Formats: sequence, structure tokens, C-alpha cells
Amino acid sequence: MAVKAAAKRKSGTTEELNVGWQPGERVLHGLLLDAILKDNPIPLAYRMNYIANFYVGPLVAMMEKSFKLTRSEWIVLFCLTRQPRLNAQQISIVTGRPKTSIAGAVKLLQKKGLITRKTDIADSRARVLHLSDSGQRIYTAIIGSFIEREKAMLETLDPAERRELGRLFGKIIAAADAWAKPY
Amino acid sequence: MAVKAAAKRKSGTTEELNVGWQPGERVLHGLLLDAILKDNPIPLAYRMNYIANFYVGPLVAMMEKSFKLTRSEWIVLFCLTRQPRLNAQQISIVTGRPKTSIAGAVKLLQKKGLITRKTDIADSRARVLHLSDSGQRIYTAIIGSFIEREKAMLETLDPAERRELGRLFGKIIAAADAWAKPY
DNA sequence: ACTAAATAGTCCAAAATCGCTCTATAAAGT
DNA sequence: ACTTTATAGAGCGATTTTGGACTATTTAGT
Repeated sequence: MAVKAAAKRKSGTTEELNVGWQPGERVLHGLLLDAILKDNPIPLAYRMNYIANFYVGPLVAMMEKSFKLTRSEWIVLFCLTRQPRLNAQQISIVTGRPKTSIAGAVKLLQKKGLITRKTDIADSRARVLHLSDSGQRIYTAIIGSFIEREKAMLETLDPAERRELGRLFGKIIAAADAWAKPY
Repeated sequence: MAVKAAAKRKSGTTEELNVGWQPGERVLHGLLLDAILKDNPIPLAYRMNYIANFYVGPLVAMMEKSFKLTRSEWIVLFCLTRQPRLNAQQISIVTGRPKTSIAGAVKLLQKKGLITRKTDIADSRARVLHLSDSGQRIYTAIIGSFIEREKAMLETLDPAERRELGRLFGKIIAAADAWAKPY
């Protein structure tokens, strides 16, 4: 019946057979994922991107919804808490994001009063940024979720494994000059 | 030279000046980065996202330019090489990307003739996807860059470290049900 | 069997992202 | 000093991305 109806609608096309997974099962994600990971040509890069996406994606979505901040705005806020008095260019360089994206975020943040922007006395091209009080407050309100989610993500590792993971990341970053170039 | 100029500026600064780094130096990125990484509230998550971004960002840019493929289109192509006969929903679930993004990519890929799309005989709502020959060719043309870049990224690690990194990623992914949820 | 809920996919409008080009300032080379 | 090159940032337009509402089909609950 449903099959016949489908065949009628798409009369010319040959139908594909069933895929073999049971939709609606929690297991589905796992089996699918296994298929994607098996014999993956970029095993480490793929896994890392997978984890990074599932870590940060929902956080960004939550942030956009609850705090009306874009991802780029968050990046700027975050960088400025780490290191005040950066300018847009530096944030762009250190995060690898296009300078126009950062510039746009800076403009929005300034309009919202979350950062201040002053001309650098030593270089009148540059605008020195830092957090305002309300910028600091919104950062504080948000960062907890990031910390919690990292904690949850690492729950499965023991302390030694976490240290080792950090060490390996550190090594890769230390060598970034050798591999992290654009084309 | 540049150092001297910077030193001069440093002494003559009034309010908003003197960030302390010398623009134009290769060292700049490193010092900035150290500042961002030091006492980072999400040390592992931040480092992982940093590496993932610098790995995949330039690859995607290159791909968009040279092959006129969006990131979402690449994701679909990649998934279909791993596991033919997926549908859009499954790709969305397993990659964590919004289904509308995947749907849009699927439509584009079909228009370009890189994938085929047939109604699933067992479920007439679903469309079973797989690569066409030209889809396979374009995948082959692209994937090499991803492999090379992964290789370059891991150059600094010895084989045992690479295995360990893979093992730790595997553990985190295996526990994804416990932490990778949306809000 | 019948209703309610879940699922696959589409469509659309709003938003974000990003490449390109342009101005201005600053540094480097001669 | 003077020319050249590099840098910081702005503005604009095109493309991508995505949330939300909608339809069609399937599954689950009773």
C-alpha cells in the first residue's frame, strides 16, 4: 500500500532496499558512528573534529538562544578575559578566524556595551579592546557551562589520561608553525 | 629594529597603549597564544577546538575555492564514502549538524550530479543517497589533502603517542551518550 | 482499528560568515 | 627623506547556515 503509492509517485525510479538500521533505536547513532569511524582515512583528525563539534555546538546554540551572542562574539569575549587589551587583528590571528568576522563581532559587542574600544596611542590604526563590567558579567554567566561540559566530556578518563591528553595537545600546538598554515 | 621601536613605545605610553608584543614578528602568534592558553578555564576543550579549527579551516577554504563545495556538501560526500545508502537524517544525526543544512547540501549535490537520491522502498518518507561516479572522483581528488594535513599535524608525535591519542579519543567518543547531548 | 506521537523531508526568511576591496597609518628599504 | 611594503580596520555583497513552521508517512499506545 504505502509501497505501491510510493512506486506510483516515482514511477520511473528504481527503489532502494532497506538500509538495515532500525530507526528510533538509541543504538542507531552508535552503529552509524561505528560505520563512519571504521577504516576512516583520517582517523585522528575525524575523531577530534567529531568531539570538538559535539562539545562546542550545543554550547554555542544555547548561548545564541539564551544570551543572544554569536559564536564570534563569544570568541572575542573569551579572548579578552584571557588577555585584555588585544585588538581585533590579534584575536583574528590567534583564533584563525577571518578578520571580518572578528570585526563584525567587535562592532556588535561595542553596541551592546560589552566591550570598550579605544584608539591605541602608539598606533593610531589599532583599536585596543577590553571588557566592560557587563561584558565580564555575561562572560561569568556563560563560562560555567563550558567548564561543566568539559568536565562531563572528560569524565571517562582518569587523571593520568587527562594529563596525557593535555600533553599531546600541547605538543601539537607547540608545533603548529609547521602544520597549521593556510594554503 | 622592530624590538627597539617597541621598546620606545613602551616607555612613552599613556593610557591604552603598549600591549607588549611586536607586530609583524612570527613570535607574536606564539606569545599571544601562550597568553590565551595560560590558566585557561577549559584547557583541554580549548586546545582541542584550537587544533581542530586550524586543521579543518584551511582545508575547507581550499575546497570551497578549488572545488566549489561547501563544508556541508563535503560532510555529505564524506559520510557516503564511509557508508553508502545513508539518508539525510542519518547524516544529520551522526555529524551533529542541523538537518536543514544537510538537506540543503543534498539538494546541491544532486543538482551537481555528485550523488543520487532514491525513495527508500521500506519507508517512503526517506531518500536513500549514494555517490555517483563523479562524486566518487571528486572525493578522491579532495581526500588526499585531508590525509596529508593530518599527517603533518601528527608529525611531532611518535607512533606510541599517536596510538595513545587515538585511544583517548576513542574512549571519549564511546562515552558520548553521557556527555554529547544538546541542552 | 484508531488516535497520538515520532520521523523524514521541504520551504522560507533571517542571520551569520566570509571574501573582496578600500582607506589610513606605520614600518622597512634605499 | 622618500618610496615601497605591511598592517589595522571598515564596508559591502554574495553565499552559507540555520531555526521554525509545514507536509507526508510511519510507529506506538490504547
